[in-house]
Amino acid sequence: MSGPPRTAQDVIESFAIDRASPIPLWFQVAQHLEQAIAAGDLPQGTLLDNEIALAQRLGVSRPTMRRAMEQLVSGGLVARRRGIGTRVIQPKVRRPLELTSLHDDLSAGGQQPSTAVLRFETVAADAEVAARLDLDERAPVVCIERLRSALDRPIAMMTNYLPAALVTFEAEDLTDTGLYELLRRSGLRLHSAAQTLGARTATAAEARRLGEARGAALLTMERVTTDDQGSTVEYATHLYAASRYSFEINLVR
Amino acid sequence: MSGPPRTAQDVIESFAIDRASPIPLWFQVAQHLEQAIAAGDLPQGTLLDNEIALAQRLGVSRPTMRRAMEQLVSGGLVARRRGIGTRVIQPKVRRPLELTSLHDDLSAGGQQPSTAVLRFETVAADAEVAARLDLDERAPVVCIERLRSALDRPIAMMTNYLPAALVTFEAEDLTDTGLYELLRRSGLRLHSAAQTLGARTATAAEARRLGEARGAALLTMERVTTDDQGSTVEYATHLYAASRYSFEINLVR
DNA sequence: CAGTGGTCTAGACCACACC
DNA sequence: GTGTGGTCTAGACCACTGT
Repeated sequence: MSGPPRTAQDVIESFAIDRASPIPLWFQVAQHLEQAIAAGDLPQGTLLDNEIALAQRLGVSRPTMRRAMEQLVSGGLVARRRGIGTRVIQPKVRRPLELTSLHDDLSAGGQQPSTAVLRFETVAADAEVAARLDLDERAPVVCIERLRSALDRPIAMMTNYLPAALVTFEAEDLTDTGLYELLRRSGLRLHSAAQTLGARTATAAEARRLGEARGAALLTMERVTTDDQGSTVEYATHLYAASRYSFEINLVR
Repeated sequence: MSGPPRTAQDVIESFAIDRASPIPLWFQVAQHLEQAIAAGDLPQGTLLDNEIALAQRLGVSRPTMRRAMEQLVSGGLVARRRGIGTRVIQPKVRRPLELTSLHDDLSAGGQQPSTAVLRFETVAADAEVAARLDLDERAPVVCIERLRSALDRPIAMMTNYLPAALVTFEAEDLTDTGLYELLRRSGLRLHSAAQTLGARTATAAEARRLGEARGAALLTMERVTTDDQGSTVEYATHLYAASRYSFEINLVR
């Protein structure tokens, strides 16, 4: 049922660009190109036309076309070389991952995560939490403790502190939805997260809770997350059963 | 000894832009701004002039000024809001970190790393290595095993596989210089690294080598690194003594 | 040499925030 | 309203690559 082979020119000319849309033109162009590469319409190794020709073909200016290309380069989908041209490279199954949370990770992996909220209350920040969140001591913060399970086995103990003003949701929302997703829904735009990943052996109590043997290896994670306005949004300390969870991280540049 | 307080305008007008330099103008502008923020000449909370005024003041066009600003935004140094302006935010000591290696990490931390090269030889890729490096089986690869110490105590066992064609250095070079640095010197531009971080307890042999107790927690890291042309450059499996090393990672966006 | 991406310019119009 | 950043255009020159 596959149609006749299409040239790269044909594929690109078929892109539908909507100038009335609030989505920037360069982003629409980039999206179409990413999709065409992912779908195999622009196979690995394809040498694209030069910027000017592509821009004309799509009816946009060269800077707009360039902006779209820069997006693809930073995503590792094409390689550009001066004097040579732009070539499609391996559409590797690199996970795009950047700022995600465990819930997102597990959902994407089809692991059907479930979450038990063990604690959800507003408290006064102690010295440590205040320092991490860049707040005054005794400022109101919400402390959240959750036990995350996958396939009905516990996999992580998670403690999070957030400035009370940011918590526009309730404990029940956390059973179905990840914390990051809830923050995004309230209009927060996350910018960066500084994480420290380490390991240690489990105490008896931790092993019991996570269903691991005593002395089992645990992954530890400490994280401070910042929004695009430079405000600190979250301080988290998590504990993972290392036998059943590992972090996948993609660093770019 | 500090001079009279300078206004943001004064600070910015003092930037020296070199139009003859091969360094792009927008990058020069961004560097000057980053430095001024780091030095406290543009303190946290400063509201900068609008783009057009700044561009005029520095003698560049508005798109060039914008490119510099975008650099600062992605670095988390300023926040921009439409209709409001551009404000300097916390010059937090976020490590810029991106693609670094353990050697760089330790050097930056003043830990005086030393490295013993245990193995450095060209072998035929087995199925696993070939798959990770995207090579044919039995293709020539260089296998490197190193023991990295800090302050004279072993801290990591590192195994790396590289396509033989990329190895333009010798075993001795690795005692003084990190692997990533050597690759960069040979003209390689690294683009992304997919890492998996996990943990497990040490075997007797591993514990002995790393100077840890039997059953101690180890951090494990597996990594595939790619250059800006989409070629796979390195496959690594590392083992860290978790009692003395943890990963610090900055995720952006 | 001709062709490519890399950089820069001088304008324009728009969406949004505050008064 | 006015002022801000966000987007887009049409052109120009340069540096690098391969012939």
